[in-house]
Amino acid sequence: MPNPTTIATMPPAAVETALERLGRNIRTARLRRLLTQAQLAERVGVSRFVVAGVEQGKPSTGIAAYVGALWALGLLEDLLPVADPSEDAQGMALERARAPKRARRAQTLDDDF
Amino acid sequence: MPNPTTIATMPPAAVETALERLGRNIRTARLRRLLTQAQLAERVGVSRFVVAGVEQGKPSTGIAAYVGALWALGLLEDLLPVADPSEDAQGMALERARAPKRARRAQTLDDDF
DNA sequence: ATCAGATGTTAACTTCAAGCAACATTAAGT
DNA sequence: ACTTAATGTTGCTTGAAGTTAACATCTGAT
Repeated sequence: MPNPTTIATMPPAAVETALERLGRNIRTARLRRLLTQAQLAERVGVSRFVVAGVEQGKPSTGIAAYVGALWALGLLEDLLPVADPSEDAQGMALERARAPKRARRAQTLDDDF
Repeated sequence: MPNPTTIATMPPAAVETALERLGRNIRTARLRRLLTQAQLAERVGVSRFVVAGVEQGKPSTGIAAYVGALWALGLLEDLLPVADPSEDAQGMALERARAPKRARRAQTLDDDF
């Protein structure tokens, strides 16, 4: 990332933890399948170092490596419910009043989440 | 990704679809919260172009941007069940016989998934 | 204890992701 | 219709991600 002011270098703690957890989960799934990092890397189409980064939850690694790993492990379906609009209770509540197709009145809103 | 032989440039169709879906979901969540791409970008700590890329499901974008967006939208918890070992039925079944801490006998295994 | 393979580490190099700026386009609000 | 703001697009620049290779270390099996 060109500019050193990025989330990838200093992510919020919550993001960092979530990534580490995801990486550990992927590692566990790989080991259970008796795959080496190199073998998983080959199936994903990256070098083994990228897989190592994924398992460490490296924030700057492209999402394709993560999703590719899930795909190679047969866990891609786990991604479908993420941010699923029909499960976003908070968002649905907000939409009940107005139905914007494009964000508007941007500066005068204060969603406190 | 330096070497043009990457999953980010030519991802499997399933990966591509999953990413596009994830991006659309994030976009929907943002619009429901009446946030502009620029505003979400500011909260995440990236430029608005990165957020645009996330909403398009750009494979080469760092995962931190995706997870950061989920975080800024209050949807980070959706990531916890992904590849959760306790939900990995396939992996648990495999583990029932052997419990390897490190991948072994790598070349003589043929998990067909 | 020894051996073999998996994983971690480092270094040099190449390529693209992300930042930024300017302009075009689209859509909401009045 | 007009105005204003949000989003899409393009080109440039720069820094970091990813690749390869060689070596170190750790782990599990015999």
